[in-house]
Amino acid sequence: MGFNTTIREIACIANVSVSTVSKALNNSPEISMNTRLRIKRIAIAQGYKPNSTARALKSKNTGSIGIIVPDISSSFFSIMVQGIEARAKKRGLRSYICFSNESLNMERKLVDSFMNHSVDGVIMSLSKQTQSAGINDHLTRLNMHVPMVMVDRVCDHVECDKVVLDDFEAGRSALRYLVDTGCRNIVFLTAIKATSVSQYRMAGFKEEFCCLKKSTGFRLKAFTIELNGYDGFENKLNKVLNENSIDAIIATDELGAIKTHGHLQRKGYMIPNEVSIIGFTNGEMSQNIYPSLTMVSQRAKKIGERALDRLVLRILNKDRDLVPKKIAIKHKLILRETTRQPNFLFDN
Amino acid sequence: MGFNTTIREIACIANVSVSTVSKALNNSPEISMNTRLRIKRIAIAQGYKPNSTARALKSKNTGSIGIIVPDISSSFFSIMVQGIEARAKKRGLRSYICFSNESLNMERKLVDSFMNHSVDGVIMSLSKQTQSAGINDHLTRLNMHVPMVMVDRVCDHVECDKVVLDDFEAGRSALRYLVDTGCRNIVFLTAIKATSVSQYRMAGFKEEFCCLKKSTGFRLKAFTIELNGYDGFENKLNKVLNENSIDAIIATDELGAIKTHGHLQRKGYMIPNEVSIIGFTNGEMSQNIYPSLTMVSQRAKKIGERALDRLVLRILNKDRDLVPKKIAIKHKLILRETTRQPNFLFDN
DNA sequence: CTGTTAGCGCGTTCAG
DNA sequence: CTGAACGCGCTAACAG
Repeated sequence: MGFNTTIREIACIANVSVSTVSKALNNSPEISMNTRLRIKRIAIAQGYKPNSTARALKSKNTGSIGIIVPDISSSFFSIMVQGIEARAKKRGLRSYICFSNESLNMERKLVDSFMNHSVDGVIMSLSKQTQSAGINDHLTRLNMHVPMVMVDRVCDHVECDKVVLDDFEAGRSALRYLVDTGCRNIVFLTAIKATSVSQYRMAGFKEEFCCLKKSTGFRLKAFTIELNGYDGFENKLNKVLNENSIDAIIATDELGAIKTHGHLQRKGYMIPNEVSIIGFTNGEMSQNIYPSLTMVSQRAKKIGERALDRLVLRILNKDRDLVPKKIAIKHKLILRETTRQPNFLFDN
Repeated sequence: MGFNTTIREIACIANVSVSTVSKALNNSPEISMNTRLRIKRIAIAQGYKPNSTARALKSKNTGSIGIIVPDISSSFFSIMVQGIEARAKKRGLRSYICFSNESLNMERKLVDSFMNHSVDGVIMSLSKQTQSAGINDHLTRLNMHVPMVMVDRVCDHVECDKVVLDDFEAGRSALRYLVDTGCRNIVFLTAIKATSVSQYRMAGFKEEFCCLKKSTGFRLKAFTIELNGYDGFENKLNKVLNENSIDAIIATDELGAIKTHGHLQRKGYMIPNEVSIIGFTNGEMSQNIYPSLTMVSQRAKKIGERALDRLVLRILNKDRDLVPKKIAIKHKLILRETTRQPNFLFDN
């Protein structure tokens, strides 16, 4: 068994030229069926595997894409990445997956490493640090070098394709549902305040708050807890809970939602009767804890798939004009046990 | 700005030969400091990026590794993969990360796709289907073609490096701790019964059960619930709970542990006073739910890092003799709120 | 110190 | 139908 068998060795054995082998293996009609079969047989016998690097060099496309995400500890990114990878695989693309660990510096390095013709395209979601600093020169540069699609955490100042959740609308829906189920004093809690998604969701929340206040005439109150990470999470939450008669919490991120859930349980609040919770999350965990978590599904898989499709489109349309597009995926509100039923409305 | 600038164009502009440019950019002392600087300046001005594919073809190593895992929905694999990737990055290696989705067929395809000289090495964890079918021909083949390290879910019949948790010992510890804290009727629950890890953990559990029964003289009872997935999870669990006075449950996988936790809460069991839980898991979720989950840490990050180190060693020692080794990482029992304190012993 | 040449493994003209 | 020759972009002998 030869392991690094090349096309040349096969040619040698078959007593034909290199190019004949190449053509035969690629089913070129130029080669007679007989020799084609003969050569293939030899190739298999020798355990021949075409060298993908050589192919890439020749064909000018690597058959690989790069994926840069902050991390995959949260189920959103983990599912999204799996969605991208699965779809990419189907299209014959391999995925380099990298993590910025929410660091701008690391993100820069990764972006750099994708500019040396090693991938056909890049899908990326920005780090917290990048978003809070509002820095984008590396992104602009990358965008000039290789087709790219931004997902979820995007930056408006770079002209590339983007696939996101309709975060603004999702923020509105979440609040609306809580109000519909009788909640009046509602906390909007984010531990990722620097991110674009958090900001859009909060904007939607506020917008809807104003609308509802006017249209319903209810005595609504809104509170916000904005954090960058989980330091002092419990304290901040406690403070708001103690000083106000909170009856609902919206948490913009998965871990925040779970932490809120755990905290309320520990403090003995009745969920959802005393306090309702809606989380932004995709995970299986949230449906298995008790009481199960009502959530805004972030459609992670869908977002990943759409991003890949768009990237492929752009890769194929290499030099053509294809106007950059921002695609918004519709959120879904998945009702579970941490919220009340809409008919609660009638009691109010 | 030229984007696909090659070394040749630079040579052209600088009025030197191609090899001079190559040497200059690689800081060869053969080239005078002057021309070196001059050439570098031009390279930067032209936005030159070395073509990594060409380099790979020339140098015979791709600078990439392949990672095959069942999925990254569970925090174990997600953390492990991040551990591998981070370490690989530090060593200048890129990571192709692929998911078998627990399917043998997919795993086969992925293995195949890594045999065409596209990676310098592979780290993989087997799919459930592969393990339950006991199939390993594709693994043997891969192992002959490219350096490989198996992690967590490994197969004894393939002679390659392996990095695992000391699952057997972990199974013993979990049981011992429960007995130490007064539990007597203990369920060993696995939803991944086909995997090697589950089997080792159960073997440890049983071994320790026998030992303890003899040495302590307690009236101990052990039960096992063995599933392949989560179909009928609640029913099976309920049945065992109803028919026996269970006071502890060990769950071998993260989702199983969370599901058990949620189920007991829903049924109104007092945790840990009526029933204790120990889960095998790494996740942040488990420490944020209430009551927080006592768990055997699977040292995911550590396992990933050790696997990468070993792989690099093997890649460098290409043709030398390096005896395949099975490395077992010591588990850690992390005590939280779903188990009682050891001093409970004195009440019994 | 610099240039010429060859070749990594493959695909693709263009002749025969 | 088959083969010789060239080039992808880069590195490394070997000359000069």
